Amino acid sequence: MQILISNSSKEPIYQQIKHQVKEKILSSELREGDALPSMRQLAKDLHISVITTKRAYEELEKEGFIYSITGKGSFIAEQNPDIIKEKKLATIEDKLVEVIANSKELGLSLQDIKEWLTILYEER
Amino acid sequence: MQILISNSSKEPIYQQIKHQVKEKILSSELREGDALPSMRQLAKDLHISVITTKRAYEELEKEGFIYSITGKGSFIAEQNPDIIKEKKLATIEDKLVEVIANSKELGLSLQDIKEWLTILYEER
DNA sequence: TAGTTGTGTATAAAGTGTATATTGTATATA
DNA sequence: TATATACAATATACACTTTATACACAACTA
Repeated sequence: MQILISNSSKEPIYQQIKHQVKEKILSSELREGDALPSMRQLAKDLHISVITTKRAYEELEKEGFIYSITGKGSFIAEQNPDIIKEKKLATIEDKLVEVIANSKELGLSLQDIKEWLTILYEER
Repeated sequence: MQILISNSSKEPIYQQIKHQVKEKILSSELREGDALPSMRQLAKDLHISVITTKRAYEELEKEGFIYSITGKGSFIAEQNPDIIKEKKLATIEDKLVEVIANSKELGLSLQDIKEWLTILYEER
């Protein structure tokens, strides 16, 4: 269970944690019932406050990814396959949006991206 | 981190701030990742409005000298344009690779991704 | 069973940057 | 001179991230 954060990222710490946990769930690296690092332990490891880890876990819980039990810890919740599929589609879209934003910054055209995509697609 | 302003100068305050920050970057007194005084703190020290410090920092950010993160502060950015460009290209490639992996898993074809990409591209 | 340690939880606060509407001050132009 | 225009600087209120500290519940251990 490895979570890393970047201080220079514009993304808030609690979001970075959320995203990484979600990724691991969607990629099946984390499965139902698996334990997450405790809020305290994670806070210690990342040198941040418990409250920040709590915020991340709390929101993950509200979104149905995990559940927390006082005195015990936090765990991966049961995942509905249909919903998982939807979320995977959503993450693809998110990534495409990021690609587009970054590409426009660098002046890459839609055609450029498509060509690059094709090359990478055929390589793998 | 010392910034001084002169009220008798004809140069606007926000320009004086900008120039001094740039000087310190060019002279290596400020390096990548170093924290600048927060907009509020600097405003307090110089007895000026936050809005003026914001304007200075905002323009420095647009020019690529610094970056600001809500809740954290403002920091010196990576200065070498070539390296920055390389990094951006690398992140685009990373995202595309992820998109491809996720798409294959869900059974999306190259053509599917391209169409999706086109729609998103034109939306933004 | 009492104590200790490890969990999550709750409240309140301090620190960031951001946005909108306004005021002052030059400068140009009719 | 009078009016318009542009720009610097502001006050005030907002939104967001992160934190410190103390409390409450669960499990382990002597």
